[in-house]
Amino acid sequence: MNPEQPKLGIRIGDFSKLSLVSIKALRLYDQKGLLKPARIDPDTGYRYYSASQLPRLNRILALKDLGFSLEQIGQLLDENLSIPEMQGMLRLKQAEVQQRLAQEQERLVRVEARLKQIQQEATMPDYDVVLKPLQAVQVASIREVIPSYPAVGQLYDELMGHLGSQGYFAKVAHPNQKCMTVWYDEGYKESDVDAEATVFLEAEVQGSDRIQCRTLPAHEQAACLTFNGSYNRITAAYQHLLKWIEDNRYDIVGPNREFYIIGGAEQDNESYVTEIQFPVAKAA
Amino acid sequence: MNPEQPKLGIRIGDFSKLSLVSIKALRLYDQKGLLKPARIDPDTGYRYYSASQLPRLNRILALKDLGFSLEQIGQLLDENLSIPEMQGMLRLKQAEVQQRLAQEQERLVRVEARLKQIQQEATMPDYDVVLKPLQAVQVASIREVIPSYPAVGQLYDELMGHLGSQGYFAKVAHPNQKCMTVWYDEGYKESDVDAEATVFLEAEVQGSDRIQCRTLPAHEQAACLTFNGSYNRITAAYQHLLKWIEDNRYDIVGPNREFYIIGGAEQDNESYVTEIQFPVAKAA
DNA sequence: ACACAGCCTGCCCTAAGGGGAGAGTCAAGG
DNA sequence: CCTTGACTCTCCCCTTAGGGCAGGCTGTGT
Repeated sequence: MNPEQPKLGIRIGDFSKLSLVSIKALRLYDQKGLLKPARIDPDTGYRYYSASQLPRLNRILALKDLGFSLEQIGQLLDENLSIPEMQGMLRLKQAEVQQRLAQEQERLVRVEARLKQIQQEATMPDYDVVLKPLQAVQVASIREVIPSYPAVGQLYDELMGHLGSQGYFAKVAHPNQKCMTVWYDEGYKESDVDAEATVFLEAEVQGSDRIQCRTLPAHEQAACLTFNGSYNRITAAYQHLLKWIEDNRYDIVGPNREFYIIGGAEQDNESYVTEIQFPVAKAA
Repeated sequence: MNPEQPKLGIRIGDFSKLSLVSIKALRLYDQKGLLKPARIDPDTGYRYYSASQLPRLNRILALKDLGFSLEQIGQLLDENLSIPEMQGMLRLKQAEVQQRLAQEQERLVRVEARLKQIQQEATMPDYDVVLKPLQAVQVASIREVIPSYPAVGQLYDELMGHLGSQGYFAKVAHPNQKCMTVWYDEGYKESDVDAEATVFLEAEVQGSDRIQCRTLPAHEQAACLTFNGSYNRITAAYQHLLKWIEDNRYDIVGPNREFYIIGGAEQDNESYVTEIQFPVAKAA
């Protein structure tokens, strides 16, 4: 049993081996003020540590293990820190870890859903679903039960005609009209589809008996799929999106929408780009 | 419904609003080759995107959401990537996420244990526990049932006497003898303590009938507490460490050790530094 | 013509160190 | 006493996925 002559102290390499902390880390803790060596030779700059500094270093490691940053550890080590403050930081950290835990859990579900899907289809998927928030938006709209999906085009014709007769297109210089259809039915229907054709408004305009101006509500989360191709092939995109929502255990919490990023009256124009949006919430 | 005149394309700001991806991120994806704009004006350097690039951008976002790095996404987007490769990366990612999940779970337990402890003691704890691996080490040792804990000192006397008589201290120039006691009893005992006094060997030495040379086994994980103070006060450190092990739901899987970093024969020397090590494994 | 909004590149910043260069230092052997 | 090899020092650049800003063009509306 020997007392490691304390005149010199422990050199950084030995202290590193003793504590299993890298030399680089020790130097960083010195620089950040978390653990100053017991003595620094003023001539050579050599750091000399003392064994009695090991408890403090271990406290640093323990706090790091709890997920605190070095800066936070600096505060936590400052001794004149009250118990309630300490508790507060711990509870904050607890909430943070719980949240990360939930995120990783969700991520795992998504990875597994993707694996499952690739296994079933045996091919790289054609579409990708992203979650994003939907903003509220001012629109002019007509809602009606129409005989079939493509018939929504006639609603847009009526809508545009009305806007033109109201002098709307004169007010908004560049006619950058963005359109979105809201589908109110749940599930696929062959006929009698409850649809709402909407145009984003950039200026005030008068409604009519059939045309109203209103605000499409915002949604915190929507599962969205952007589809490049003709409307004839959009059903597959719908199926994919619905399967994703199910596999990832979300619930649909509102009518879905079609946002025509590039769109028009043709049915088979492959250059069209449409975003399908389903408002969702994480299933309980 | 309008076709966003395709001659120019969509400027980066509009594309950013459309996709809810920041301009900085879009420029980064361009630079990293993940999403090159449809056209770049050679005179001005302006980036012009096309709506049909949204699906690719969404794929990038979806993969990012699964936890892939931009570099990995670059590989995953490279199209000439076989299905099995894709599956392999996904399964790797799955394992990675599962591991992080387990880590966060453990961290949560540790944070909660610390909260509980601070609540019970109503004070900043005096000791900190760290987990670390223990290396195997060559030692000379005596094991014996001794009347009480302090009596281990006599074993060390005998051990050192033997090493001296074998000419060991002449061989190892600087007498940096590190000592460690292994306690084989489970729980605290008033008397008849099964103890092994060991000295780390730095050279070959002969054993005897009472003294053997052997290897202390390595352990993957040990809960360790470094204690600065006299042996008289070490019991509190033991209690703390054992409580930590219980609260953090570990099992003790081997005899505990005392490593005398700074130590000696005195009982009440406050400058001693001792590390208590309990080999542990995560409880099932 | 002018103003203002939008876009460009380039530089510095993040957390916790890792890697390496170039120079100085320590202890032991010859 | 000198040398050698192992240690140590500081300084600089690197990592992720962008954020923030400066200075200088560019596009559009009035």
